[in-house]
Amino acid sequence: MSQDGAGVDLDKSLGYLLKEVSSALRTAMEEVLRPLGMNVTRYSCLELLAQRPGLSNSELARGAFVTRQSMNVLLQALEREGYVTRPAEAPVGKVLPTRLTPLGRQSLEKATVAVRSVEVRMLSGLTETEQAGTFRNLRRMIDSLREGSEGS
Amino acid sequence: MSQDGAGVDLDKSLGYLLKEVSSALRTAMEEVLRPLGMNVTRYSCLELLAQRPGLSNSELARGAFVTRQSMNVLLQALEREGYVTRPAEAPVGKVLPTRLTPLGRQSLEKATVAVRSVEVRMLSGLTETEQAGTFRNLRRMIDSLREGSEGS
DNA sequence: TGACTCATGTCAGGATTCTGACATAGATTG
DNA sequence: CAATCTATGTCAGAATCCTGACATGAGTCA
Repeated sequence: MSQDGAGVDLDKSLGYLLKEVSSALRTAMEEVLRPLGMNVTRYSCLELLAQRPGLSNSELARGAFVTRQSMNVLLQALEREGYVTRPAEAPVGKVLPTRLTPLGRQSLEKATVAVRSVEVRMLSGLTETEQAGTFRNLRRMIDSLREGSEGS
Repeated sequence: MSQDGAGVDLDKSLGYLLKEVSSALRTAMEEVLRPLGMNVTRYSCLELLAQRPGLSNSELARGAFVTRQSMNVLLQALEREGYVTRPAEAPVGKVLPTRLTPLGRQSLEKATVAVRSVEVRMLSGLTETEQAGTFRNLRRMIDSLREGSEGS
């Protein structure tokens, strides 16, 4: 049924290909994360906290590409399960700095191994130079997209 | 608050960058599509039908990276609004081949212009050679990811 | 021919996410 | 110092999407 006969235009669209890669990567990550009782958003949140301790809810949301509201319910779950801690009262302003607990750090380690294996597999067909070039080009694309629609 | 001081590891992850580009691209597309009363999934569906007329619900779902169920409700809406047509009964098997109406084709044309402008902007900082190289590398990544987790 | 497998369309239910809105704290500006 | 603006955390509601399940039709194979 899936005859990719005529070379259609979508096959030449970088935007479509980007979505394809992103989708495949997410699927692969979910697969290796599921046995660990984790998903991509959870992992992203933990990884962000490991690299930048004390991040606020809003900052975590931006880093994981979800809304503040969604990240908040995730953080409540992570806090309830003992993976992260937040002070009961904001030390300054309304920002509640979040930190990983030893349990959270331990859980993240396993997940990081799994995720890294996926990324290694994804890049297995590319040389170091090709990886660097792709990285640079993707970064340029982001910059071009952002400068086009500056909100304020 | 957003001090990107220490060069953290996420800044070097191609997977994270991929998600960043994909997110920025989707946001940009939604922005230019909204004034036309359309969204990315709708556009993807119409574009797929323009390039491969007669596609089934399941095939459209795979092409737009959603489930059959989600695509079905979208198709019902598109059919109700007169953008696509489906035979009342399946000519063969259970597959209902979907086709664009003149109205659907007309609506797609405007959307295509808008979307293409976004893609052009995204690629404005890259030479033809760099675009081709990125395309080739992304395709390799997909292949590597897929061969890792072959279902059956 | 009959059993088996696979894919499709569809229904119901639940889970997840987002949009909209509010009060509050800090920064900015006159 | 007072007014304004921006950003944060949070609440409620709605919209979206997915998971699970079912019956049906086509292809395969003994």
